[in-house]
Parts: sequence; C-alpha cells; structure tokens
Amino acid sequence: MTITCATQDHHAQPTGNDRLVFDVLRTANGPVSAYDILDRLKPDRPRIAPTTVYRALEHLIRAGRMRRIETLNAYLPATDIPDRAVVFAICDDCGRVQERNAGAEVGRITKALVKGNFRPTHRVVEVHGRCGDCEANTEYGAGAKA
Amino acid sequence: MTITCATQDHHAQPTGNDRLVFDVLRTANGPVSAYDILDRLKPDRPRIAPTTVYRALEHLIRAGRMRRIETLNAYLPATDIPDRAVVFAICDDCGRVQERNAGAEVGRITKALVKGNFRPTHRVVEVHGRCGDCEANTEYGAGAKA
DNA sequence: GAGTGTTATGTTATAGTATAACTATCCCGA
DNA sequence: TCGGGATAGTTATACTATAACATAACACTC
Repeated sequence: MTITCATQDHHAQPTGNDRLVFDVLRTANGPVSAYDILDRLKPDRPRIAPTTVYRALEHLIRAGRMRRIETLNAYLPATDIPDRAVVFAICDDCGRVQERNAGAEVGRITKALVKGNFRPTHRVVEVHGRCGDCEANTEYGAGAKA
Repeated sequence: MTITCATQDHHAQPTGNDRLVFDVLRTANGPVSAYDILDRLKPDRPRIAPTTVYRALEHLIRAGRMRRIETLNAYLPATDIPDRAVVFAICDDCGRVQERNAGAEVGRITKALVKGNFRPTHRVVEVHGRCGDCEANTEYGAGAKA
C-alpha cells in the first residue's frame, strides 16, 4: 500500500498518457520504439512503466492516430491514408519511413485472398530499401556510410 | 577450457544444425517460433543455445529454404514462390498460414516506389484475417472459439 | 605438417520487446 | 453509498534477438 496515487492527479491532464506518448511521436521525426518512448518520458515521470506506454500505443493505434511498423518494432504517427491502403517505404540506411497510399494494389491483393475464401482484417505492407537521399549520397567517393 | 567438442562430432551430421532446424520446421505444420524450435531440439541436444537456432535460421533464409513471418515472429518452410512475389495470409483463429503468389500486385507497389526514387530490397506483405475453414466453423451456435 | 584464413559452432551474457496479474483510483449512475 | 467500468500504477516475468568471445574444422599454401 503506497501513497503514490493520492499525490498524482493522473486524471487532471487533458488526455493523460495517451497524449504524452503521442507527443513524443509527434516531435520525433521518424519511427520510435516503445522503450525509446519510455526513456523520453522518464525525465518527467521517473516511475513510468512499459505497460503504460504499451497501453497508450494500443489506444492510439485503435483510434487511428498511430501506426506500428512491424518490421522495426517501432511506431509512427498516422497520416490520413486509410489503414487498408498504407504501404511503408523504409530506408535501411537513414531509418526514415515514408507512408504511401497503394490502395489499388493492396485492394487487389485483398480481393484475391477473398476469392480464395480468406477474410482479411488487417494488412501489413512494408518495403525495405534505400531512399532517394541515401542513394544520392553514395556517388563514388562521397562521404557516405557504406 | 572444456572437452565438449572433442566428444561431439558436430561435423558428422549431413548438414549440421541447419538440417536439424529445417527438419523441425518441415515436420511442424505451421509457423514455429525460434524458441519453440529450441525447445523441440533440446531433448536431443540439451545444451543447444538460441544463437545456434538463429544462425541456422539465418542460413536457411539466405538460402531461400525458409521464410520469416514478421508479424508472428515465426518461421515457415519456403515454397517455390519467388521472394518478391510472396504474400502471407495468416489466420488469427487457427494460426495457419498460406503462402500466395501476388507477383503482379507486389511488383506494381515496388515500381511505384521506384518512381518515387526509392530502391526496394526486401518486401513484407502479410495479411491477417480468418481462413475459410474457421469462417465455416462459426455458423451460429457451432462449437467455434469465438 | 606448420601456418593462415575462413567458416561454423559453442558458450555466456545481455539487450530489446511485450504482456500477465494484481492493485488502486476515478467517474458515473443506480 | 454502493458497485461497475475504465484508466492507471506496480511488479514480475515471458518472449525475441544479438553481442562478444572462445573453440574447432576445413582448405589452402608453403
């Protein structure tokens, strides 16, 4: 039995932990892992636990405000592209992620599965590679990473 | 300094750990996690370590004999569908995974990204949902899970 | 066959990701 | 005021993956 909660008006913030987590993602410019979010919140809330972050992520994802990048175990604020049309282009060099709309193609894939008697509920399309910037930075002799 | 290796002719098996790991996957009929593989190998090799399994998986995947399901953290023997055309249909009810060829659609997604100056190297397309069998088993009142 | 480089493996430890299980609090309505 | 539902805190643990270093096997040359 502790007194922690009595002194933490944890219902006073506008939207609580969801907002804190969302703000970390919003101000980062790139995908962030759950434990990175945790670390960035710790200065303000030293006792925050992974569970709290994961719960906030779950709410935000359900609300369509956040996306999970499966191949990175990381999270990114959502654009207005509908979930069923989203394709991520992930640069393995600089780590940046672009969210693209490929509604037509993903729709065709979905339809083909439906014809095969499968009822899709969630789609994950993630393409790894190198972005234009990183490609441009690897002219011969230029000071690029690899 | 131990004597373990002197008594383990670990190069005597036809192809070593790769084969052991592959056989686990071949005889399972569904995706298996790395640590499940580990557990299934332990009766025969009590001192096997995660590293060994992961290394074998890496070899098998590089050789095109095995696939990783990103959204399940699990592994599955590869069919002869080329990597760049593979789509997984994953039943969240029974856990079974179908590998399908969607070369045309995935190709179109890839091309669109290339036009946007992105150079793709690896594609992940995984669709979650319910397979035909599980759908059929959920007529009203039938004894299905949910 | 001693030296050397490469690859595969073993071994130990730890990093990184995610959830379970239980407790406490707040809000709202009966 | 009591109880139900949602949110949050707390503690512990499960699950996934890799780092780092030591050892052994093989192939090749000299």
